[in-house]
Amino acid sequence: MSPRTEKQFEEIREERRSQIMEVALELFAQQGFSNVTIAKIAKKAEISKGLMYNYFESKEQLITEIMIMGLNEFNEIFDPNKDGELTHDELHYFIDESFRILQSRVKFWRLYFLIMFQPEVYTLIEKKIYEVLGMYLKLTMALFERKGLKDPESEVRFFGAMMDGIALNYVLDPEHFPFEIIKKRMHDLYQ
Amino acid sequence: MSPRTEKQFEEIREERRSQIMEVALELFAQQGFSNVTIAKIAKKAEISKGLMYNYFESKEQLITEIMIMGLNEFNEIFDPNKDGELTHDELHYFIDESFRILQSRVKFWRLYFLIMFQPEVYTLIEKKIYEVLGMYLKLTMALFERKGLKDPESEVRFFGAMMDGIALNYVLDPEHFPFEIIKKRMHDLYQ
Amino acid sequence: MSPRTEKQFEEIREERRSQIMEVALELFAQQGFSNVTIAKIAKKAEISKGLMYNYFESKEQLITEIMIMGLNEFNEIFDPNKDGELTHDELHYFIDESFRILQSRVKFWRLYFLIMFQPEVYTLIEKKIYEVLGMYLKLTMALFERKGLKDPESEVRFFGAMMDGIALNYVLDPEHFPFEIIKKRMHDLYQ
Amino acid sequence: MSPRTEKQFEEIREERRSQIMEVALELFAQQGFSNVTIAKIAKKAEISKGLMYNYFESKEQLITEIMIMGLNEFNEIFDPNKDGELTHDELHYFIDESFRILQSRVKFWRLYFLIMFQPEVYTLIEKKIYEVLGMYLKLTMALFERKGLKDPESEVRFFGAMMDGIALNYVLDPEHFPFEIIKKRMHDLYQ
DNA sequence: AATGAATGAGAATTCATTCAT
DNA sequence: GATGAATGAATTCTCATTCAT
Repeated sequence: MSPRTEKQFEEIREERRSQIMEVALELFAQQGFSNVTIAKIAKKAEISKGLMYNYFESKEQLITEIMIMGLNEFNEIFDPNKDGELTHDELHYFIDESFRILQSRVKFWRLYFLIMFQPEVYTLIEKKIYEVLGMYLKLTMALFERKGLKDPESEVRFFGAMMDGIALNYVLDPEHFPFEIIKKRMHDLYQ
Repeated sequence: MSPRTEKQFEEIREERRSQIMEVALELFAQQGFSNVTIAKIAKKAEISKGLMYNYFESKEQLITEIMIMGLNEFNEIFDPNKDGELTHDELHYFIDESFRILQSRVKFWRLYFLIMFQPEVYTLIEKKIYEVLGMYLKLTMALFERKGLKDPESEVRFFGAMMDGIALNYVLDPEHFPFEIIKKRMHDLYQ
Repeated sequence: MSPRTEKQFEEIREERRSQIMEVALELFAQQGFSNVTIAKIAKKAEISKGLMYNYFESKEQLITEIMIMGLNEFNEIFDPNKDGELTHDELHYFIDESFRILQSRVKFWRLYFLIMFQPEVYTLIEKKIYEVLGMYLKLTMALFERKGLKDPESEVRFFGAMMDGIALNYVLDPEHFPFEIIKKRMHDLYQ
Repeated sequence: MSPRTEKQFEEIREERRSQIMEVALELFAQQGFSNVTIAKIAKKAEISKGLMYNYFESKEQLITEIMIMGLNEFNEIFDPNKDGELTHDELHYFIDESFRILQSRVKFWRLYFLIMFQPEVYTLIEKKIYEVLGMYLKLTMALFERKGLKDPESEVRFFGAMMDGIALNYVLDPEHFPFEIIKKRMHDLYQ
């Protein structure tokens, strides 16, 4: 029989990678990073332990990839036309979409926040995070300046702090968090 | 020489416990809970591994005590007369004191936050945190109700989220955080 | 196009086998037998892992073949007419040719020696080596007896030991080894 | 009860280290470096696997220590008064003692040679070996010069090559090697 | 109270080999 | 012939905790 084509191999690989990441994500969310062993992931994904290493160099690399995937989701909604300028409407779009993203996969984002603060993991994506946050701050400050706010730098810090705090509180206790109301509060603050 | 009194022994014991906790806090924050071995802590605290277990039943109990110690500092400034009612002045006192506490030992609180979000650790103190936060929410909501705010529950969640976000952003980058301005912002919001 | 003849296939096959053996030799020598994986060999030989097993039954068989190939080169120059008797001239021919063989591919022989002394490898070809060496000893001893040497058995051992030591020292540091002088020394000892 | 004194701990450690090295040596000799697992060593030494790592950082470090121990044995008999000059008598003392050392623990030296040529191991002690050999060559050449030999450099290379070859042949097949006779041969060559 | 040797269960990782395609 | 995904047993190494002294 003829061997599989390169494309077929590629498809198998992509398929398996997603499958592993999905399973790993769920386990990490339920049990915490260091309580999840490769063996557990492999078992749940119904593959052998060895195969894990065909797709991810290590447990750390696996979590790193998951983390970066998450960062990218926010990148897509900030300054969505990527013209390097944040408009008033884009700010409100960002607020809306941020809330939507969080809400769509609370469990994921809960894990995401929890993991992000683990030194081992944080170190791995620190650089990427600084890059992204720096860009957010810069563009948002430019907007606040154009809006004529008195102290745009402090204002942007305050905005960032609030968004962080809200995200954190929401994902840690989504049942009781008055999501819609607080979203409106945020919109109102920057009308 | 007269033998040490029981009280002196007790003091030495307490001294050692604090010393161990301090060392452990720093290591946990730098390297992550599960990457810090008992051996590392013992070495840095200049005692033997075995002796560690004379002071703390287990690694888990050690981290739990550290985390609870931190929680207690905030407990002391919330409703300081412990009469089960939060007044307007007590709210502003809490805001002030919270900021003061953070500022007084930024390094400690940065470590504290970094540790708290490690899933293994968070799990251990989750219950205690819910208890404490629940109490904060309840008393603050009662105040907001008395003040006649429209949606006191949401308002209190928003307040909590902001305080968290601010604390987080401050300790992670104290140099650039517009501390005083944002403190004033918070006071103003609840005049 | 006419299909390839069986002979052509055979040639291609042999070609590939040599190529794999060459690559494997270098890797084994550089990194040690057990640190070289089939995957590494396959990658360097630019074929797939699976195909390796089409040419060699196992990793062990691969190394065994390489080692035997080397042994055979010396077999060809010892008692070249294969009449089971070593003459005076044939001894000197062997000395000359041994030196020539070593010199012609110093790099190969350095690798060869390095590999041969790896216990895992040595074990595999131990038997074969005994066979070959036994034959060398026997024929050389017969010559020394005919020459009337006093203690031919010891003499032949001494001869073998010197040849080994020289080969080893030469291939490990060919730049500084006084090749010609020592070759002459050997000839002179057995005039 | 009072804890063990530092000296007691030191004794336990030394005792155990020797015990492990001895057992490891024997196993390595019988089965070859990479066929001996930590588990095997631990079992034979009647300790737990974990304890191995209390005494040796890794399997590699264990073998390295054994190797260096061996090198040191030869260092002690070469230029024994360590005055930086090799006399005629010291050369013959070295020949005698080298043979005695090899003979005293053939099994050890067999292993020693076999292991020394493993790239992983060789790398670890390469530097040390160069140092030692360089010193041997230098002092021996000085002696040959004083003796008035024509080409002392080649002569010393020849001497080294013979010693190597003899050692190798002897340890690989001690039963059949005409030890005494060849020792005498060596002495005679340098009268 | 104090020490650090000792345990043992379990973790991540490796790799020769097989096999469906 | 040819590919590389898949397996699983084996291996090294880690570490919280116990314990004799």
